[in-house]
Amino acid sequence: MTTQTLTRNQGLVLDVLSHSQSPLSAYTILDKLRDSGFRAPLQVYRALDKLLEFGLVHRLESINAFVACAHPDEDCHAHGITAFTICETCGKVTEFHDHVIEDRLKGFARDRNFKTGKTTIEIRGTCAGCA
Amino acid sequence: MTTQTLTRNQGLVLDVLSHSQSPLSAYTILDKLRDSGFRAPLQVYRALDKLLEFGLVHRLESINAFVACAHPDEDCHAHGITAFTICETCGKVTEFHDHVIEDRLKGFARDRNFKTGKTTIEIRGTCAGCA
DNA sequence: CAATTGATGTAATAACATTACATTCCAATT
DNA sequence: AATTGGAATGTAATGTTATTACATCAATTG
Ligand SMILES: [Zn+2]
Ligand SMILES: [Zn+2]
Ligand SMILES: [Zn+2]
Ligand SMILES: [Zn+2]
Repeated sequence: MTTQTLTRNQGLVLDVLSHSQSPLSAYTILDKLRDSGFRAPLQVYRALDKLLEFGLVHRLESINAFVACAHPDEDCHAHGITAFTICETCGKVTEFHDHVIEDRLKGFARDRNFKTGKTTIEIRGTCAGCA
Repeated sequence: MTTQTLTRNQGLVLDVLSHSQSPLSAYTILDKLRDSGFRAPLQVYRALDKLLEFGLVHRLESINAFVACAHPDEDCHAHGITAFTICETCGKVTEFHDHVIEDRLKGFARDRNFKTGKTTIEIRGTCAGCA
């Protein structure tokens, strides 16, 4: 887990995500970075690919959006499966790890000789503040 | 949980999904139903919406595709969270329910006063046959 | 019959993501 | 200093997934 130096584009994208209260789509990020010189979706997607690889950003599959990792210093994606709650009202995302769930999923896969790649766990609903 | 009569379009879409060995995108379904008179994406999406509502079809969020429920007679979506393994090589999907996982997720949500809506659990990887 | 409701047909558009290709940057090696 | 090779970037075009808008049709019901 070496400290990773980000390129300008990667830094800009991460900065936008880090300052957002809710997940952002790639195109929303693009719009926010037009003034910084971004012109095309690919600039965003390329930066996101790297940030995902570095474990600094998560992709929320169920809403086609991206969020900055809440624990960027802990090499989050190396600590097993990350699960999320996503408030459909305010967009608030909470990130958590649960070893019991992880063991159950790994066990199920192992029992069937299924080689696990990326696992998605996302709970959509309403957060305490929005209830 | 009354027996549901499907409309013509709903029946056609379900039939295509039921006979497929792997998940299908809405546009793939559309292509397969051109000969049956389908002309526009909305015809597929509308049928899918209903089939999802009836619990006869599942949407795989991580691959933007749809699959027929493996247990259509058991009112699948009423029996808690459905989890999936998805083979990225052959497309094979396995559907399972795990009460331990479900209890953990429900517990996490309850502890935070998060009102749970739909929950997604999807494991992408390689199935035994493709390893 | 009139009114309501759910389903359908069609076109247009929006939203999300990738391919292709040319160029630039930068560090390592000669 | 010049060369070179890999990573990153810029840009345009295209591909894929999903929704909005509006007109029409069919079954139900009071
Ligand atoms: Zn994280
Ligand atoms: Zn909220
Ligand atoms: Zn099912
Ligand atoms: Zn397979």
